Amino acid sequence: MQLSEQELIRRETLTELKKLGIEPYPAEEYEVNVKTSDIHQHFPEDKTLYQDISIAGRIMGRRIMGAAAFIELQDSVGRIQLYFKRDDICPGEDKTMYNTVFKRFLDIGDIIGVKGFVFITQMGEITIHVREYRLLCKSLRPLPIVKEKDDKTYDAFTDPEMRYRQRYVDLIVNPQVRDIFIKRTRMVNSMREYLNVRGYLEVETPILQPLYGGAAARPFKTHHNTLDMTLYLRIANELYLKRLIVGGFDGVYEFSKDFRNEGMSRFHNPEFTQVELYVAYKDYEWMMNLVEEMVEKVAMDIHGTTKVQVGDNIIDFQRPWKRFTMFEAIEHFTGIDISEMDEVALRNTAKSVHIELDETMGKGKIIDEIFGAKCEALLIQPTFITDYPVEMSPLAKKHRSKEGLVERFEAICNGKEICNSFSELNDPIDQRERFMSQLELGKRGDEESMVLDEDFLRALEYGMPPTAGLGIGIDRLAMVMTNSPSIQEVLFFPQMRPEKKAIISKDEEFVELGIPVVWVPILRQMGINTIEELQKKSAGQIFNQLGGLRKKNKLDTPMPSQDDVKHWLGQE
RNA sequence: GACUAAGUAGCUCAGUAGGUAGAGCACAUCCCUUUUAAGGAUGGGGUCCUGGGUUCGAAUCCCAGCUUGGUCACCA
Repeated sequence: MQLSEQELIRRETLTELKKLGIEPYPAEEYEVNVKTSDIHQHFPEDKTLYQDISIAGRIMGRRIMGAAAFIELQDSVGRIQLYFKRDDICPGEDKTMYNTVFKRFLDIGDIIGVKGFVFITQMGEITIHVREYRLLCKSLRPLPIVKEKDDKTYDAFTDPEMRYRQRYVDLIVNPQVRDIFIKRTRMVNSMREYLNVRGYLEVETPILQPLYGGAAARPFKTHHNTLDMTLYLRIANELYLKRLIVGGFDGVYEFSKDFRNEGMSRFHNPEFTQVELYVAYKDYEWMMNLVEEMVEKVAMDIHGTTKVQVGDNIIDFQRPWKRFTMFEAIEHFTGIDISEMDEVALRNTAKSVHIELDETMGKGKIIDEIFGAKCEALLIQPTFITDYPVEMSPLAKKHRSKEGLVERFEAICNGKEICNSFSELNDPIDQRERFMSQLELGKRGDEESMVLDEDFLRALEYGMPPTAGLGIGIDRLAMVMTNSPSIQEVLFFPQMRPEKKAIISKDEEFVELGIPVVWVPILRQMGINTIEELQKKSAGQIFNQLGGLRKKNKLDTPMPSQDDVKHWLGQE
């Protein structure tokens, strides 16, 4: 691998440190007895505090002025300034630890531990006066340098490709990124706490499933060698959680990583997280109240208020949320009442509002299309949409009073679905029929239709109590709660195309061809990194370029002859 | 998958009637004992994403590809 000048210098520094007997990667524990945030919080009130502290972190900035220097130290919660004074670090005659090790061998990115006391500089900055320091880890790669003044950021590290591929760098230099992930975890903790207080049992169900079910999506497929069988990564865990309700639990939930082998976008990652919850003897009306209450609590726990800024909108999660049936929502946004329409009328209606349909779409699908095109994006404040067409919901119970509909709701917020819930279908005969009609869709080429799960049907035949089920998209909710415009911002390691690795031949391989070592870097300078690339060139071209670069680099080495070059290329 | 924008130094970015590649930060060597996106002096650092083409000459124009972003499609 080609190292940049700065990387080479840091590797040399490493060698120099070892020569001085300084271990750049020490093994022993470094005692840390305070965090930067503690000092910033308590020192201003009581100046007698923190007079003998030990703290560790990463060097994020250096300002060196002769015999004194200031360092920006960053730990897991923030930053603090360090003050180094030569005669404090090196009280005796030997000033190596300051002049050489500190000033020359420490870089931005290195991790150090320091002991000292806190004071306030003339500029009013809370600062640690360092009495002694210890190198804890030498960093070999230069970090992007982000600077700030008066809330203005200079040279921000923003390239999305690098931020996502090298999330560790993103986390080091962009503190707001760390905040997003802390909020995400607090969000999950808040929900878990809510569910635990109510006595629901957190469970784990298989990720590797012999049949994929519980949603309509294409799966990832894999293979188990010993059993010699196909397994799928789950697209949902719904059918397993319902089996547990059959087994007698009153309420079960799981934060579940699910996998869908489909397109990627600002809102879709191949693996994503949902929490699914099933509660026996409840229905979807009851579940709506739970969702309102839980999400309101989440907003309060994260922000201390129910109002959350998302893009240009302020979204208020305070209960109660607006509720629309799907028909009401469509009428509200289009002025058209479709509740009594047959398929022909629906088709004409869709056409009149410029929605493209294809022939395979049935009544339910057309209604869903109209809703998706005309309503969803306009629902900014949290809103429940209820009573969906039965065709779209093969696992939901038929509506108690409305023909052709199911007892299902989604919560829409900022124009996107954040949860999906229904009164679960527990009639095994009806469930089998629904699966059968899904199979029909599959035969017609719908790759996302559901497959028949005989074991699940067997469980339903033993009897599942009336149950309310819920799925909340954790990533989507995290996007809303952290005001993040894309799902990649709320996933530590979003899926990316593989990084292409430059293939580079080793120096020795060039030398083996008879090329003197001094010329190898020159060849690399010409853009030739592999033997293959070299052998594609013509000897004359190489010879000419060598001459040019020899002059440019002011090399004393005598030029090889054109025959030598031919020999290197094996072109004799 | 379609359309579109971008890809230049470690980082952020300039750079057209095609004509020797620039700045700030970072880095190196100095100066400076409480500074703060420190300052000053000097210096090093670039297959201008890759491959073709046009041209005497391409970072720049054309074509193809790669990667990333955006929009749409797909994702009930």
